Amino acid sequence: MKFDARLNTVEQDCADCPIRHNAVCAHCETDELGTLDAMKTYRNFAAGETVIWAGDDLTFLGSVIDGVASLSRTLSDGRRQMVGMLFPSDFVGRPGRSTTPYDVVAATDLRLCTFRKKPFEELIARTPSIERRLLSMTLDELDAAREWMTLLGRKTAREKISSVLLIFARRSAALQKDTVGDGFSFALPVTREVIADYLGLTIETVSRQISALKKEGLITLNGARQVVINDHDALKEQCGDDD
Amino acid sequence: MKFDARLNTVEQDCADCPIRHNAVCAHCETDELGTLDAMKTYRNFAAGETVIWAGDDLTFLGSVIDGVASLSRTLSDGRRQMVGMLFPSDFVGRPGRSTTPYDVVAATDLRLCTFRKKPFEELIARTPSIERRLLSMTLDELDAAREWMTLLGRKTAREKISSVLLIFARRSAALQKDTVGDGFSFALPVTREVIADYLGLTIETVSRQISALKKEGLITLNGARQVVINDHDALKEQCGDDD
DNA sequence: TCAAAAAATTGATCCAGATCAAATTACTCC
DNA sequence: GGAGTAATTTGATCTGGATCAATTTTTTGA
Repeated sequence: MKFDARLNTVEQDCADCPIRHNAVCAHCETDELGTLDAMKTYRNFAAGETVIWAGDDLTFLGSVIDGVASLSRTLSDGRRQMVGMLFPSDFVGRPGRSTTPYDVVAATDLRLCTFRKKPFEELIARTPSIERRLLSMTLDELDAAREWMTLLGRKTAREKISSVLLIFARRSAALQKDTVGDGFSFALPVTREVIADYLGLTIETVSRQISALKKEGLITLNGARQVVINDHDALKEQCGDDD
Repeated sequence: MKFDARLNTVEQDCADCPIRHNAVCAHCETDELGTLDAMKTYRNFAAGETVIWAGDDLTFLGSVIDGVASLSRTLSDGRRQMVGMLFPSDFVGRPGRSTTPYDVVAATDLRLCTFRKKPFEELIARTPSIERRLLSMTLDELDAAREWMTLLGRKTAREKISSVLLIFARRSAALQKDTVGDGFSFALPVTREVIADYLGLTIETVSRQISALKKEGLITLNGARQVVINDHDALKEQCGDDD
């Protein structure tokens, strides 16, 4: 499995791995597949349901199979900032830590493949290659978080919206082993409210900026959720990034 | 060494470790001290000097001994966002990666203790406990980055300034094994411009908010850099956080 | 010690995005 | 399929922080 440092974009390159939904992909790295298989449990959450509250004891680790989970922090008066989004194949939980400092919420209907924390950590301790993989993934998450900090601190609303549309498009393309180009069509996986919390904006501003991009012909909307990218290069230029 | 998840606050608890400036603190974990000692080189940078440019090949790893280093990203038109600050004992560089995606700049005069990347990585590979320590540190950095995302996305200018003042105060207190309370005095380690880049604000807004806190008596300034906290609890309440 | 440069403050004005307030459109589930 | 609800869009207005423009303070180094 290859992890693209840019904002969690993930590429599967282990298509025949029977547990490839497990982001650690232990199958390809160890001979402990039997152990992992025996340990796993599937858990389902409805959209909006909280998987783990900030500060709660962490009893399991695992990865997303279907749906989107959001990581978010809340200020004392209720203002909320999303600090991460987990897509299929992303890892949930913090190996070696007993609590999470943020809420994990099912942004859509969500299916997780989970392992009880204790035995999974023992497996990690026995298997340095998994630990190495986890370090690598955590470094990628850190890069993504820092890229996001740049977006939150310095980008305009239009740049934020353009950026997030391309991120969703890339994610969607990766899952169907496609690439994003002119005419690429995808569904926004979350509500405007979730997008607003992710970008540090209000729902209204999100809506207005999407409408503006539509009016200018860079994108087309079919309903509120289905987006067609009409001019990929132009959209990319709206992001304000170097590359 | 204990790492406080809150915004990089570090506590030394290994006072007699001869290489305790090395954040990995390999001395306490391995018998390879001789190896590490033989490998290390000291490097000095003047304030403003760039240690590593974004995208450059990474040839060394190490840790900060004296001064402050900033990690920053720049958008295509020059807008800059600081994505991290490294204080004495913090780790510089990304084990296992050949480049950094952000500039590392000496925010003040800076002294680093560095190791050539290749042999240091080989040492890591031979020493799982160091890898575990690195994973733990990276997870803490990720928490800090996510806390910072909340600040950037949702806090007001006043909340941002109050937060950063307390962070600098805690850092300063930790280095001198003191705690922050009413009457605590410390020096801001960086210019208003660096603070502005860190908080996603302009210099003028930083200055105005500091002046406002002064006028309201929460803090006192001696010159532009020396800050006295008059009312710690009141300042903490300005931060907007839960705790 | 003092001039020159750099850093910080303060003032006046502007505007992007927030806030408040309705519509309008899209789902849900009898 | 249609009522009811949730999600989204659109409009009007307001405001926090940016921008532009001087000063004032601090630091530097000759």
